[in-house]
Amino acid sequence: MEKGLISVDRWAEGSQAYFLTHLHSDHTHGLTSGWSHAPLFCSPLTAKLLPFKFPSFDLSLLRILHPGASHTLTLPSTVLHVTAIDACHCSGSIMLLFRGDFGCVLYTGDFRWEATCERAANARHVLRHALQNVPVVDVVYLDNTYSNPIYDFPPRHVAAQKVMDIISSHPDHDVIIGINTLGKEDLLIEISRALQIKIWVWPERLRTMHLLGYHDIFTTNTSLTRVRAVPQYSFSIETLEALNAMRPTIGIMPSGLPWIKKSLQKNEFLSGSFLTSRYKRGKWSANSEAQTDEQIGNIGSPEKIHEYMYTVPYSDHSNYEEIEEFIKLVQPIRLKGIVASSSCYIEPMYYFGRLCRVDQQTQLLREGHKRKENCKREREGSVRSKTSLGDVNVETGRDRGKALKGRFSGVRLSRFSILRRTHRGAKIHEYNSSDQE
DNA sequence: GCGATCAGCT
DNA sequence: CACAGCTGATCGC
Repeated sequence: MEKGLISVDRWAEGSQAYFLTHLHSDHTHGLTSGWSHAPLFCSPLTAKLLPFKFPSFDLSLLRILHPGASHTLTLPSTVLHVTAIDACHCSGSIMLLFRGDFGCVLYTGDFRWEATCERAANARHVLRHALQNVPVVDVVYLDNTYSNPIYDFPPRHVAAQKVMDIISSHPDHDVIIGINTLGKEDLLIEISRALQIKIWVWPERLRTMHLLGYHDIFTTNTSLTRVRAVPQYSFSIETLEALNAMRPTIGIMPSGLPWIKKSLQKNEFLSGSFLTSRYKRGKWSANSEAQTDEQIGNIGSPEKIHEYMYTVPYSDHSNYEEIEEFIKLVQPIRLKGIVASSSCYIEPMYYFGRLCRVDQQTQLLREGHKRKENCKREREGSVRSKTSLGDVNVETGRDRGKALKGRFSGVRLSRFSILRRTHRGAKIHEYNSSDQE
């Protein structure tokens, strides 16, 4: 009988061990407070936050992976080794490097691989070190959210500087920043530090901040600060206009939304597109003052999208260049995307296959995709998601549905991904095993 | 009433 | 379209 060995960010029954890369809810669909299938492995920070998201979670099933350390797991059917590496995506996020009978698999989860970020530099060091014990990485499950050269956005510290410039140039305004339940803590801390100001957050978010170890930066007292971080869903142009009836207020959306709009045409020429044109001129640089000064008060500029509303390209996913650097470092034999949704979706081997170790399968795959490209452009986000190569069998998801109807060629898609939306994760490796514990 | 699911919206 | 994720309606228990 066939059973799964391990699952990452997937919660269907049948695996011997489960791994959670981070606590964003599109990675926890199917996970509940009543979890009882098998041990769940995650980072220390995720373990700290998880009981608040899942109140009656059986903590005896929780196992902590310390980033950088190699853990040996004895599962009912086999022994495997796993190393967690800081993914720099949000607080507690990790990548996972697995070694076992099946070979070596690196699962990035969502990740941001910034050349300039100190944390990423540390993560790079840890990854390099971990890779020294590995002859070759057979498969990388890749956060391919922006694995297309049409996506370009700056490092987060540059985007953060932009945010601070916007705030500084509105000294008499209240400032509302949209964030989600987890993530972008670094941005808020940078703002707080640079402007010497506390940041208001809503009560639950304050508890999260405290759990993360930030005790003096955030407050729930509105009278202590003019900068408030609010749930992204809770504010819009309308609420901002309402607020402005009372006192001058600007809104800032730090968003990973693609910084391209209409002109995602065939070529690389992006000028004229909504949010990209400016960025295409001189590469990203930290000195943004000239631009900012001229942008502010200039309605229709890339970052001022409304009289009171600004957007800043602050992304917790890697841009194309960063993914490229990552692949160069790891040099896997194969790549598999863990995100399959956008109309700009391109199977990662198409762009990054050239950076992989060449073997026959790789060559075949590349030929196959080139052929496909020639026939017709891969839009529609339709059939992609290679499966069942070698002895690694994968369940993968996160599709917009439409083109995908049930099962095909060994891929089993969750009902979520078929019927609705976001679902990431993979069941790595089908395995013969006696029983599950 | 509660949890799971899903449409809608941002 | 895309990020990530909430609200609220509905359904089954």
